[in-house]
Amino acid sequence: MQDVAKLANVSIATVSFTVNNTKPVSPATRARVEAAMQELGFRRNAVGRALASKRTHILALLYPALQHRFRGTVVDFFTSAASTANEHGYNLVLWPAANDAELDELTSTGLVDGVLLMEVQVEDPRVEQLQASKTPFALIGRTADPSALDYVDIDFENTIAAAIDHLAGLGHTSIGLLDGGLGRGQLRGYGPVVRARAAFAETMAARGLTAYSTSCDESPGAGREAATRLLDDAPGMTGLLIMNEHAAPGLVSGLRHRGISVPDDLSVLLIASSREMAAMNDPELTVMSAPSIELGRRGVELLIDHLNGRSDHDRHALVMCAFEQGNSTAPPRHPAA
Amino acid sequence: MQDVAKLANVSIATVSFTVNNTKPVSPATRARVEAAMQELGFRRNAVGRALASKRTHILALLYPALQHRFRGTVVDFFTSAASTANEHGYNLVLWPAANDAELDELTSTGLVDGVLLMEVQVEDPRVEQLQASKTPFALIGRTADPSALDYVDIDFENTIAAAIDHLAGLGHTSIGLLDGGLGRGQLRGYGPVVRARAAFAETMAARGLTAYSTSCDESPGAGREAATRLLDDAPGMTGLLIMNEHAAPGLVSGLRHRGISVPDDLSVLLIASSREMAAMNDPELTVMSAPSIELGRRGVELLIDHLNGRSDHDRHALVMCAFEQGNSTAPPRHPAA
DNA sequence: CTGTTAGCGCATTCAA
DNA sequence: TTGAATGCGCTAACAG
Repeated sequence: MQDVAKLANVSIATVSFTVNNTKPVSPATRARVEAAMQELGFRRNAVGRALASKRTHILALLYPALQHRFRGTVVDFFTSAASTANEHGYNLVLWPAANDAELDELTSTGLVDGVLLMEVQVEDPRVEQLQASKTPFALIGRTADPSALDYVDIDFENTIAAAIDHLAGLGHTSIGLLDGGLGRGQLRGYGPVVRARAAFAETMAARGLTAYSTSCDESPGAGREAATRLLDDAPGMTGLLIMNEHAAPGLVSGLRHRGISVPDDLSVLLIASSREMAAMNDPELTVMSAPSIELGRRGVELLIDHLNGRSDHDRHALVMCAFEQGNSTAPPRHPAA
Repeated sequence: MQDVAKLANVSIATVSFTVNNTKPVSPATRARVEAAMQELGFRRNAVGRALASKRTHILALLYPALQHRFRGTVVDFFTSAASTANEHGYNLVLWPAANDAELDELTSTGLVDGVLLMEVQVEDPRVEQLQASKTPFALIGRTADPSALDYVDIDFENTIAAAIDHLAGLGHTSIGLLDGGLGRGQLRGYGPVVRARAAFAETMAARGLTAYSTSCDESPGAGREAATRLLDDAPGMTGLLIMNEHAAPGLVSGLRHRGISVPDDLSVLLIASSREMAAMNDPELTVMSAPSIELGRRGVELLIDHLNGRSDHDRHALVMCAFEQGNSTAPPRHPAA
């Protein structure tokens, strides 16, 4: 910066002013400074700026380490959040936190301006820690009562309702929900499952439909077992929502091995997954695809707005999954009278 | 830090020494300093340290934006690299670079100490840019001639050979390879495909086996089409290597729809994927699973060693995929005489 | 073994 | 509209 200033015959302060548009600079000197910067290939040093301005322009994507491995659909979060951050002049650092110490380091070393919290549980201790630390943060997901927090999340309520309506519209009256379970240990109370179950029960009751609900681990093997269990426990069921993209292929092939045809004998609708994952099944599943990319983007933007003191935006965003027709949903073989 | 120094009755420098173990400190004063740090909950500011030491302890994971979306197996890279970095006191920032400007910013703003380069092509312009910029970097993957570079990669040569030997050992003599294609545009010359093809051709020739090679896009739909094509073009083939985890489910179900049974009529071996992806198929595929986690870890460690001037380690690491038996490989129905 | 001191590269206040 | 000077929090000589 010294060099630029010298070459442009201005002070180092003026260079700073023109770079940051922080004070009026006459067109003439601005031109000289910019020319000098060009010539020297100048890029202002990020660390110096961070120290002086107390803003690193680094955001952390905080996710729980040691827990379930990330599903196919989740990568999109990572990359979309990173890209959005870049577009706004920020950087995104991956922050795997397995324990309090790592969370402590996150908030107290001054490395990051803000935090994006993923895989939020209904009761999430990390939220309180972040609040106590005064670190600005936004959630991708929601706690039980998130009204005072900034968050973006899938609109499970409306997504589930739309899913049910799709099947009900085809004539199904007995519909099941297979989810990935509430988890154990630290992952207990995983928000999406909690909300999906509640929405399912409520909507089914409101529509006067027969509901069946169960869960299995997030693996094809568990899905295969679930197929058997479902056929035994809910014989009259003709429609099934699956919110467990990893179990889906096992479920579908398990059904096939039991002589059950999808969609002729059972309509299957995958929830909160992606078209790609749906296409890995045979038949290709109809899917409500998760807005991963949009959530990543909006989460970052929400956080950045917060950092800039712009809280005029809505602090809460719920985004529905998008319906994508596949070959796994059809009217039931014996429509209800 | 001032506060800590005051509380411990030492100079600020002494605090720095004990924190960094950079100079001998007497046990007594060390104890006092540590006590003071405890009491004040002191964590040294990352930005101050970075500015003074010219080391940010931030690494960038550089990946091509705008290109193919990341496959299931790739997330493990991200998280494993991030975790490893953390263990060594580093942070990992996601760096999606779609153009030269973003690469320029990476190398010239002083934000990162080193770069991990993913999705390397055989001829990769980014490598030259990084070299020109004097930024330390390591590759996950390899260019055509990587001898002068630090890299970790899958050992495609031995993996392919092991895969062929598995099938040959079962009695197969006519074996195909289905890969994801060399790609177009910027992704042209994607290393894994180039190397796998070469290794396949070479090993098949060395074993005196009949080889057939083709490719299709990375999608289940393309896999379904490929099934038909394969049956028409290579009717005598009894074994197939698939290095295209996204097409595999379509391939397998396509075969089923054509009345071809796996493994009875055709043995299928998935390459450089994961057990999880293999399990999404029916039958569950035998797989050579990619060492994604290890590659992420070793890539980071290689880079950090480099940063610390420890180049005594091997600068090159090739890791084989691990064989995991599934239900998709068996002796051919009509073993060769 | 410990203290003093000079920057690291930049943003920003205060004068001019 | 511009310049001079101060300091962000810490590391690393250099002295002692």
